[in-house]
Amino acid sequence: MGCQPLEKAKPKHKKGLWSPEEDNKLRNYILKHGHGCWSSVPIKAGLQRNGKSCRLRWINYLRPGLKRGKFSKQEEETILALHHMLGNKWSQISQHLPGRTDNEIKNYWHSYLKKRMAKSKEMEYENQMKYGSSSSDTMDSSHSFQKLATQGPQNYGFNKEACQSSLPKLLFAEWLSLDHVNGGNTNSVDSLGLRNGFDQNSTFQEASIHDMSEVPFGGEYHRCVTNISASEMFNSQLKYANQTVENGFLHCVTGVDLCSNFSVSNDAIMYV
DNA sequence: AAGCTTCCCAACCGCTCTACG
DNA sequence: GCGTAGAGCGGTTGGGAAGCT
Repeated sequence: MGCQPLEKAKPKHKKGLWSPEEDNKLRNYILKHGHGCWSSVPIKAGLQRNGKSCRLRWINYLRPGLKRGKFSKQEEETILALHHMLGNKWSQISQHLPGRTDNEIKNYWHSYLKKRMAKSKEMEYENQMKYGSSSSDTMDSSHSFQKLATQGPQNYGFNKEACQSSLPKLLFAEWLSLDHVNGGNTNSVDSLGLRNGFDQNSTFQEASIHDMSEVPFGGEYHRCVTNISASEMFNSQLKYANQTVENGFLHCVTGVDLCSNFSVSNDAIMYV
């Protein structure tokens, strides 16, 4: 906040799809100056959009490090698991899927996973009708997630809070792909003003990206987080629930050796 | 090939939360 | 404490692409 509107007169805001020129204007402006106050971005960048629209466009489409294309099996399972834990908290779910936006996950859920869930429930219902039993032996994975959720997360050391805090908000190892913006210039970080933490209004997360981009294992951690299956997530949380909190940091121990050297706080990842 | 339906995704809308004066 | 403005989030919609008849 503390952001003064540049002018009172309300210009007519353009709506609808963004043109490549608009994208360029917005991208160039933000890469150069940072977004700062979103409401002033369109004015300063010479766009006839509102700040909200610019923010959305940047977050969902222009931001470096975004993954495009199909969701992997692991991502799918992660979404299913987290959705059971968190419900429709798309932004929280997206924090655990680096490079994916809440909007993308939400769309994916509505177009695919929702149906999949419905189908599996239907099959389960049919099985129940067939065998007149609700034996847990016949439970599919989605049902076991449900069980996990209904039994109470505290039993598993994987509650919502832990879920939110045990992983960094969003990890852009792919931030390095800024190269595609800067023509492979390895000094791109500096050219973006990241040396000073991107911009003074940037979030910690954005600042931490810089740190991570300098460490070669940033990508390894990313893989560690995204490539474990949902069941591994649960198991690991179970296995190491007793040793998670230490000095305010959570040790990222997922059972994957790669991760054992990391320590994770709310927003930061550290090598220990 | 044309018309229709379904699906997917980008973007908008409205609400809540938070910071500031 | 209250009002205001900006940021962020989740739900919804509209348009284009893909698939089907």
